[in-house]
Amino acid sequence: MTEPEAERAPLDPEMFDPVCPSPLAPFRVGDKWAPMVLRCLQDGPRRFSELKVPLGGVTAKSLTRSLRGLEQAGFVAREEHGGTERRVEYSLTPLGRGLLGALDAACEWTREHWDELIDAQEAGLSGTAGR
Amino acid sequence: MTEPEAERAPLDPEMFDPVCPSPLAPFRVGDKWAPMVLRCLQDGPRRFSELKVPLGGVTAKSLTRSLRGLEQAGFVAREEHGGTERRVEYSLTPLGRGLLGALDAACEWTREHWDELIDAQEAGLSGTAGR
DNA sequence: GTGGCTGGTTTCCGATCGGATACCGCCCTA
DNA sequence: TAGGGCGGTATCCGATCGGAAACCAGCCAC
Repeated sequence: MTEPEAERAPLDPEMFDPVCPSPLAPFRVGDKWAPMVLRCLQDGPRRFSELKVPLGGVTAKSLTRSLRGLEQAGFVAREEHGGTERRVEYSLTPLGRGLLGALDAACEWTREHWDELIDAQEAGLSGTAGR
Repeated sequence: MTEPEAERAPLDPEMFDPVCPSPLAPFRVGDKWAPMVLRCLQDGPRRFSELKVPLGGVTAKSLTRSLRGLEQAGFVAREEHGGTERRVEYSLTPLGRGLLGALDAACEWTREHWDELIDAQEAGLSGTAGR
């Protein structure tokens, strides 16, 4: 099992480079932020405000919508720790962990063919410019 | 190489069941019709009007947009056979064939976990109904 | 010359997506 | 009593998505 937060490394605020071209990847899961949320949860549960850090410009609304979607699909679990302080933690379900694995395979294919993808797209952009 | 159309089996008009729940699959490629278009091209080049058949309700506009997108990304090639009759054929590029293979792997994962996906989603729908 | 097939384009329209901004209750600390 | 952090909601807005319907040129057969 994973250690209780304090023992886990905090999320790297720059784990998603703002100029990263990942929107060009042909595979998509959920909405715009969903794949990154899954990635953020791979080392254990995370709090709402913890997730906002590496996700740069995400607004609370967008992050909430993304989390609700993942929760409804059964990929993410939301747990309210009703202690004296407010504390909500999100974690991967086993199904969500499996999805992340499958997504990794898709990412791997993308990485392997990245140069071809870029070249083909540039050729396509110039070749179909007039239509 | 593939035989010249007349020798290839025509596309099954019902190859995409209208009640097929594939929109529930977590992986998406391109726009709404793109994965089905790729699938239609796996046995060789197809004509525009040939593609419309198994794609049930697709409008010419939507199919055109989808094909242009795939062409621009370098997954599909468009060839105009300027003979006496008008004839346009769409085919997979090597890159597109590779994408279809990777997509197959994602589909396989989805098929393997289909029951879990359905169960989890139903639980999620009832569990988060009030939020 | 009229109609039909092919492979589209154009216009319009409603639905959805995603961001900006403001606001909220609850709890803690100073 | 005021302010700050947490975990959100509510409202508005512009951009994009996707379908319906109309229209089009080129070529064919009747």
